[in-house]
Amino acid sequence: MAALLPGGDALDLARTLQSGQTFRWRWERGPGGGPVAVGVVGRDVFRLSQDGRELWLIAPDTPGGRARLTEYLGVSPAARRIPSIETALAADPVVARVLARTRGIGILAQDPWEVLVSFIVSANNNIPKICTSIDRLCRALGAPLGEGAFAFPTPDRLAAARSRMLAACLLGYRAPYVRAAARLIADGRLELARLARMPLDTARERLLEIPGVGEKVADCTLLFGLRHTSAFPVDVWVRRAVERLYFRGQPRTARQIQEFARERFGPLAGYAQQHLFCYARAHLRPRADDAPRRPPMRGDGGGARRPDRGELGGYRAIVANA
DNA sequence: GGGCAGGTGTAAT
DNA sequence: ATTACACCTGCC
Repeated sequence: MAALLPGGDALDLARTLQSGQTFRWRWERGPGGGPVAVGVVGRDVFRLSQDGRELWLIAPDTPGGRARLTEYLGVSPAARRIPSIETALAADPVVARVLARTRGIGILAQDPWEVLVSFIVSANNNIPKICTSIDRLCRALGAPLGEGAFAFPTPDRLAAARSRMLAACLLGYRAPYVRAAARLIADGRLELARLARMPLDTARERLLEIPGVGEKVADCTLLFGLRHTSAFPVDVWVRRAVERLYFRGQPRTARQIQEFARERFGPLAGYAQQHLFCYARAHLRPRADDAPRRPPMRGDGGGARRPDRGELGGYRAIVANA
């Protein structure tokens, strides 16, 4: 039997798991032929499905499993409901239109250690390879959980891993970063759990001291692992979305984008980021005249700058809200 | 095959 | 403070 998860109807499982915050979920065919999401959270191997809106926990269907999954998905009664978040975000006309394509994305309550490592690995990398690397790390250094599943490696295990092994996990030049981070945690020089209770900017400073952690990785760790919902990671997709949807395609620095997000979305900035990110990935293809910011080449003929009415119909952002 | 991929560290303005 | 460049490695 499977358990119906109360409150799961507002969550879009596929969108949430594919929204770039986690790299450890896979899709399988269930007995009935429908898609089943399989993922490891802590020491649980969860199997979930969502037909229409109803969200089902297939396994492990135990009281403890239900409680842990509910917490992880952010659909516990204590959590702020997704509908109220989306209603608040829709006060912004741009996000209101984005939401039509992204509704139901939640922010998972992941283990900050796993998030930290995952996003160190994500730097200058592509998603299929990130998933492969994380999977190999778990197989090589994580506790076996049965069904061919493995827990995420502890800081101790990762801190003691041989370079040869990390290379076999395809970490490349990031291997020393990952191991240095592991040692910080293993030695007790850094306690991630404490960062969740610190002010955003203070916690961010701490994370930036970790090798391999820049602003983007720090913000992802804050948002996806440490419950800092006002964090606003700026990657290439979010940059593209903000520049095109709010600034008529004009370049902005990461700092400007973050300042904008903080002003406009406050404690919901992290959720806004998720929606903008997913919208950009699905609907805002790269264009010759954005991000790369290479100097124009000779003979470029003055480069056709498009007028850019805005992908969403020409809404002009009011930068500072009234 | 060469460039790119959810950036970061480092050196040089 | 800002800018340029290299970087493991699999994939398109």
